[in-house]
Amino acid sequence: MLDAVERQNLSDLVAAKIREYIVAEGLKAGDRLPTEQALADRFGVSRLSVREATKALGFLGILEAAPRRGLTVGKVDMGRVTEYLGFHLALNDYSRNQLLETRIVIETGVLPYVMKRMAENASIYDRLHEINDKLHRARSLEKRIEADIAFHHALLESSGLEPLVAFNDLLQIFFDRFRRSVATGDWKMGVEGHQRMIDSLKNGKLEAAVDELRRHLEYHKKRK
Amino acid sequence: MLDAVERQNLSDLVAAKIREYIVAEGLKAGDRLPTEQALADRFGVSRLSVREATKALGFLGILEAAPRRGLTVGKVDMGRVTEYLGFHLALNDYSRNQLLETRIVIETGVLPYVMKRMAENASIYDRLHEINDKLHRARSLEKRIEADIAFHHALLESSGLEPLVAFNDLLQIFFDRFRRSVATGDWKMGVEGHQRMIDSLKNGKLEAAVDELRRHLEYHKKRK
DNA sequence: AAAATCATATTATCTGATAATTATATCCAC
DNA sequence: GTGGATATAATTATCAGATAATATGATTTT
Repeated sequence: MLDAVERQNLSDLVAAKIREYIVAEGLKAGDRLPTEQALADRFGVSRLSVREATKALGFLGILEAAPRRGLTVGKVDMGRVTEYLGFHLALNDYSRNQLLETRIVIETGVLPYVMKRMAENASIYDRLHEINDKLHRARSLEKRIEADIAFHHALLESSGLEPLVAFNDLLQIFFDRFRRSVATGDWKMGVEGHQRMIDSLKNGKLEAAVDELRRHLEYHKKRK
Repeated sequence: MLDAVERQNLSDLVAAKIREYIVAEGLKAGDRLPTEQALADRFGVSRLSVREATKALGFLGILEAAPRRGLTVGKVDMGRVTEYLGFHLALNDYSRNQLLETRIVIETGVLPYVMKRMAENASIYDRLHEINDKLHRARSLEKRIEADIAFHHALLESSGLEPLVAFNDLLQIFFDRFRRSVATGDWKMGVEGHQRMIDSLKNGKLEAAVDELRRHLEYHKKRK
């Protein structure tokens, strides 16, 4: 089975069980789950433990609950996670290099797929270019961060590998704090790097695009 | 007390209050919070509502709880947060190819890091070899799947990129159903592929290792 | 001083109960 | 019959109180 002994508290275990249930039943957003009591009986725990789990999942937006309507599957969007991790990460250090190397693996690894799809669909280049242009015109730190995240998100999205899009969104939350310390003058460099990269992709120069992206990301490594 | 917008869940409000508390007191990882009962009194709610809130925050790793030690501010790690992505994968039932390509990106992307660390630490090769040997000797489907997962897990772990380890574990869970349909005779092929790959890594032949791993994973693509 | 034992604070979980909310069925006017 | 008001029932939301499990800090033993 999955993880019988590893988890120590019941509510985490129940949360995992609920995930299995969702997979097994192939539930999608809006679908109903059994009632709390029914889940409690099914898992052999008290309603309270189910409740703690569904509350936690509800907090993240994964489940929704209402009297009479019962539990329904929600949309997984990262709003809640961003909100709460954002404040927390501001207080805790997390290995910068690990995050960076992870981003490098994922983003450069995805470029072959982006290039291929770009060759078939010109609008992909246009979209990336447009976002980068927005980044170029941005004047406040907040706008820049927003546009930069949007650019990398769009890059991942252009690969068509959706699981990686989700994972990258998560990484970006952790990475946020490093972005904030980018010197104002250096943003220009970033924009130019983006541009050279997508141009290389457009021209079928994969190696060059990979190098460009790696250099772009490794910029964060040098800074203290 | 706040009655401004009494529209939300109590536990959500409590979660927000706790966040405020952490910020206001400037608490950092490891610092203690008041006990559940004390928080309940402070916020004027029952202990249950506090509990639901702390559970939700605990799910993300923002809070940790233990008997006698009480509630402490936690250290968020990607592994914990990646659990959350599990629900994302559960709800969007991605195609075999998407999952496969995602694995290819991650696992091949990680090989340069594995090779580097292998050159510095011989035990990495030994460990991978040992697991692959276990796979070789396995005779039941369950044992084989277990060993195969262990091999790929160890591969990721050898890269030292923790965020990717967690994510790949998740991918493997959802990939499980495809593994089950591998023909008995084909496992031998897999073992040999593994072996050639780690040998290439040992000999510093990155390209060859990448090719080998890609071919190994793409085996799942051809099958129906 | 190190190891083993004990006491105690605190979370973990259960049971049972009541309130609040909302979907569905029922009824009433026209 | 149709539209709107109303009752009914299902289900979550919240509370209270109790017991079990467990990690920490104090105490004793070696």
